[in-house]
Amino acid sequence: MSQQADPARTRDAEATRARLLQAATEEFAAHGIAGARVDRIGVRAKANKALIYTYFGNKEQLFDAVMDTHVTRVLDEVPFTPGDLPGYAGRLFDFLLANPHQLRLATWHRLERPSTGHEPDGLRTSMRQKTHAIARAQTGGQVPAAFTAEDLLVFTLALASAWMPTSPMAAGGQDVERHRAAVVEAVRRLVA
Amino acid sequence: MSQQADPARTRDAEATRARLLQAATEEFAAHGIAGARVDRIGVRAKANKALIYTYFGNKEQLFDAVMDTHVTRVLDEVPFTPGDLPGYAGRLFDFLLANPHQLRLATWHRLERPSTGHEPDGLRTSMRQKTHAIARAQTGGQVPAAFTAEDLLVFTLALASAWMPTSPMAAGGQDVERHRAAVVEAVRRLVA
DNA sequence: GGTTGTCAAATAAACGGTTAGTTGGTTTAT
DNA sequence: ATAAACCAACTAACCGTTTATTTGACAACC
Repeated sequence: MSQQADPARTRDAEATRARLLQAATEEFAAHGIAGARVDRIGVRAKANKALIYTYFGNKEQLFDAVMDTHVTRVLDEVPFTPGDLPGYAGRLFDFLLANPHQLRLATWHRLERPSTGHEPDGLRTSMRQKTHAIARAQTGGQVPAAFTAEDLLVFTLALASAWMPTSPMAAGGQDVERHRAAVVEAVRRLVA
Repeated sequence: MSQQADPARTRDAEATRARLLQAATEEFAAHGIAGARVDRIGVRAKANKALIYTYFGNKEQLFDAVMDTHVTRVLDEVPFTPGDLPGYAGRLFDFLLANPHQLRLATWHRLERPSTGHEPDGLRTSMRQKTHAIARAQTGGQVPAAFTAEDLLVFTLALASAWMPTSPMAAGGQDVERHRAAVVEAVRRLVA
């Protein structure tokens, strides 16, 4: 009984920072930058909202930190296979379905941070790399050259997210398997 | 000379309403609901902001009015041809390029008005009609049945907007013709 | 082993500016 | 004259950010 009864009440800057980041992720995914409330983030993280300013600077920088942390995960967790774009589309479909925050955050970012020039770490780089990888697969004969590498990448991303809940058509949620199969087949036809 | 000297200063409720609606369209397209400022809308429309409340009720209802007025235009101005989905995709591409507000407004709507249940007039209806039209074209043999009618509609919309400025990949703006052709070809492969 | 100094972590409270919405009166067309 | 269109000024609430202060961990020292 000497130390402390509640380990959650222990002082730990890194843990608090992480809790704030997680709470901010949910808040921003739900309401965007303009709609997010700093108070709610503090409450959700069980931390004082002033810590947001000591750890992240301000609301916008907190959003940027969220983007860097969470959106970049897509790039790492979904292996890219330039020679098998249909397979990639399927894996991306699965990932977006399992991580519904990602697509919303990315969409908020596109809408609310156009001019600032701040891109999540490595996103532009990753796009370029993927484009080049496809182009190489095309010159190697693995992938047909009916479309440019850029077109193929953009269309694959568009198709993989076409059936997501954030999309114009609200998916019922029960035809997921059928939708996934349709997405894969659609991309297959692009590289047929 | 009795009537009025300055047509701009004439009192015309309908014209004022229209100006407010136009100003609101630009403001909402740029900043969304949470980020939009009622004062700015008033200034831009050269009208007193109190008129917003007499004519539209409140900020959210003004947004709904904007959606009803502008987004529904897509449904009317872009003729739908279930037997020629590639052509429809091309026309939709042109329309979205010429009316950049539309896609942004639609995106804001999806992100910010999920629960309210308010759908722009006739959007859901139009989707259903288009789906049925495609299904009919399929049973008639005009369109292959490799995909469901819903899949075809969703993919066509996704591909037509894949290269828009709002999309993950920022289009340079100079390859528009090539991108358009690629979109049409991609949809052609879905119904090949 | 207990006391004390020190610094980071955490907090409560407020500040200053902003914003959606209102009111009460003035102008204008008919 | 009357009703509708319009406007300047106001209000009450909200919200991002800062400040002053407290709390806890840990090590140096006796």
